[in-house]
Amino acid sequence: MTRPARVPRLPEGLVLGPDFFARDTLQVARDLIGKLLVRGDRWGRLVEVEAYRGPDDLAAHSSRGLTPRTRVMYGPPGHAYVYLVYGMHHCLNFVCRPEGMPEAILVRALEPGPGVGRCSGPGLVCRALDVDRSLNGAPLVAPELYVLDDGYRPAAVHQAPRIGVDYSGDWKDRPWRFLMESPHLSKRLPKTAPRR
DNA sequence: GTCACGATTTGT
DNA sequence: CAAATCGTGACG
Repeated sequence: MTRPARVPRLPEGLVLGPDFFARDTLQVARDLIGKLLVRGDRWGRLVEVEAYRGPDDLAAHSSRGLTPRTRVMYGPPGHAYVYLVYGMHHCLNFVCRPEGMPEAILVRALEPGPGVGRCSGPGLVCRALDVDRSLNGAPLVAPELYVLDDGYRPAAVHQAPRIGVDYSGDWKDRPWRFLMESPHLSKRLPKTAPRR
């Protein structure tokens, strides 16, 4: 008798569509914390994301206006914006707001699902889930790449300044990094001030 | 065409 | 702290 092959069981839940991503980008970022990012038969839970609000936000790629690279950011919500940084790492974003408003959310860290490697950092997320620029502009739909609400709700969502945007003047101080407590964050939660 | 630089990661 | 490594955007 043949034993049934061990098929990877996918989590169940609701796939988040364009309506979810068309809302205010900061609200979407907050709401994304605790959701599942699914890539084929691999997944991880979103524990850290960052909001980028163009074209005013000098930390956002869209602050330079519509260019070949930022075209996807200007496109419809619920699509992937994937780019290459430092010539070697990919970064995955979710396009937010209605078409014409170039805003997006960067995926910074996941709590890895079964068999998934370390996901603490934007480049590592893409490496672990095999995300590259072939997915740039792709709609967030099953089974390729999508976000799932499995009913999990984080106890608290924290905010902190964004990482690696020191070039953006005052915009670097905006607390547009959203995260939940997790051992899988790309950077530790800002320590509470020591009592003295 | 040329050039400076980056929404990072890793090793010293 | 510094290297790796190449696409992008600015300039001309």
